[in-house]
Amino acid sequence: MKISNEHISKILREIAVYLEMQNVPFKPRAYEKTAIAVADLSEDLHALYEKGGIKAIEEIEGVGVSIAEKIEEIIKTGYLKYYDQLKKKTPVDVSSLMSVEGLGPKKIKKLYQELKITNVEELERSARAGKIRSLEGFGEKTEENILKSLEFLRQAGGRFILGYIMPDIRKIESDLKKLKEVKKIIVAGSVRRRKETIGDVDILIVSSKPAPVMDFFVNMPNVARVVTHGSTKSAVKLKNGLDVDVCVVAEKSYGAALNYFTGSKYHNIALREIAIKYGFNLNEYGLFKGKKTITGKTEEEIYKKLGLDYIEPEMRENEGEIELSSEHKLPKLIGYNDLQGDLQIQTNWTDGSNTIEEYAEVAIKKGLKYIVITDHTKRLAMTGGLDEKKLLKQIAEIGKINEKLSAKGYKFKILAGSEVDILKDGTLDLKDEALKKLDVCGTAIHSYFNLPKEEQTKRIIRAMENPHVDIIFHPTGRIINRRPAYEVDIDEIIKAAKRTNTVLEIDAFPDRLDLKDDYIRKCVFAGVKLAIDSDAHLVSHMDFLEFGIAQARRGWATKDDIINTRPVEAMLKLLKK
DNA sequence: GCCGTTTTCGGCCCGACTGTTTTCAGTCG
Repeated sequence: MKISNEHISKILREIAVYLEMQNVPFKPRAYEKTAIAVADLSEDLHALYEKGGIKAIEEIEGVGVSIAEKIEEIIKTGYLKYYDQLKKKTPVDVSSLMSVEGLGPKKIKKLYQELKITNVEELERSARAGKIRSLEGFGEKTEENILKSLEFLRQAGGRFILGYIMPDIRKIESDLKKLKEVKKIIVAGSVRRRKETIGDVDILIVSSKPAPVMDFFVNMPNVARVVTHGSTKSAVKLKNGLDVDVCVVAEKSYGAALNYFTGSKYHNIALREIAIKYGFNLNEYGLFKGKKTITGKTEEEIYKKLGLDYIEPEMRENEGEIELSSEHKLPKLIGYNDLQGDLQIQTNWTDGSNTIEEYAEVAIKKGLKYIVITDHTKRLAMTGGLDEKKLLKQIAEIGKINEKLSAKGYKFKILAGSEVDILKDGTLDLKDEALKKLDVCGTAIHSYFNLPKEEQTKRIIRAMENPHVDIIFHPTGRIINRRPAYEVDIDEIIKAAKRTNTVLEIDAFPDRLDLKDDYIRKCVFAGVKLAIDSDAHLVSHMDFLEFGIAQARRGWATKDDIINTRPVEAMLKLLKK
């Protein structure tokens, strides 16, 4: 049996919880750290082990001899004796119980010892029967909170897709901003780091009169319940299930608090460890030496005092950015206003809802200089995909609209493109003679998602080898929270992209964000060019470009790595001849 | 259990809030 990285990560995470149940010091953190590292690994552990043996496993950050041996045992046998022993002592469904808000290792242990609770169903039954309130350390309130938390888990399932929830977040931000007591406000946390999905929202406020701010916040009309209501920190759950935390700080601590609440947790831990080496102490109030304040007002100052260059929030994942920063080698990330064009747009010629002209008008308003029309092709019959004849007609239509725009004095260009379907064998569903007529030829997979990895990889590489194909759209095909990526060897894809001079797309659609961040990083390191496109099916979808840029920044991409940061002629020059 | 330009042994991030407590453990971020 082949063991996935997620499976190994889950076992390691559960071991951390079990050790914490037994009050074992420090080891839990070692296991937890490794669990995260394994989950984030872009390479398959199984493959890594086959290639490099246990030595290769030990290379992973945070993995030493002992954990490497345990990972080896899981890969070889499918089991881990150490884990089984721990599980025998407390045979409970750790992962699901840990996802219940308010429950941690100690409480889970108690619930098992006293009430023999092993899973969320039994937890719910006991809570409903009022059996939990009488346990030592528990009470009526705890029992109530457990039931509420279970209810939420049932309906929301956890994480929100950033691009879809962002309008709600910005509304709360602007409502709070209107209060006269609010001097400064910023959304920190995973929202500021622009993670593709978020678990909650952390809002930071500077105010010398926090009480009215807190009162307004917990009484907002869309609040379902108040989780905590303190003098400087409050938390609510909204009716849509989103958790929002607000923290009020003094101006002098703003930078430290912003840094603290932006995270990531592991970026912060690394910063505090650096602080300790300097004899400092870093917390959410500032950077201190004993009782003396060194700084705290801005993030820039804090990084500087730690000998670091300022690190953009999108990079703060403790993935090597701190080392680069200390060597003054951080990349200059692409900016949110750097795009000049959008290279993937579907119109009402196929499954889009707006006309070519409507897209052009909105794009001009957004300040873009060009767009590429990329309707589907004939194999996608359900979308009314274009055949060679219809495509020629569309090219002629685009020419006419360009003339109209230019007559009106606009310096804006609509380019003819396509989202040509890649067939099962890697050939395309339109003839080369038609493709030749396009300004930009994009291609994508829309079928046979379940091919074996090797075949799927070959299929895409064959498409890239077509001399007319400029871009591969959404290269891994995942849809966040709905379906996983199809199996491809991303390293081979990237190698082939470099060799064939094919551009890979960062699809900005909020539930795609395909490529994901660490694949983008691989492209950047390999020198493969990328494009950020909205994949719009409606004019309003062009607003999603922002999230594509965010994703590119999370992947450490610079302006130069993204072809559509350039004027139209320069962009076209980068494509295949 | 991991790690090292202060260390191969002796450290390991830090504070707020809640609910249970009469001074604090557990959880969270």
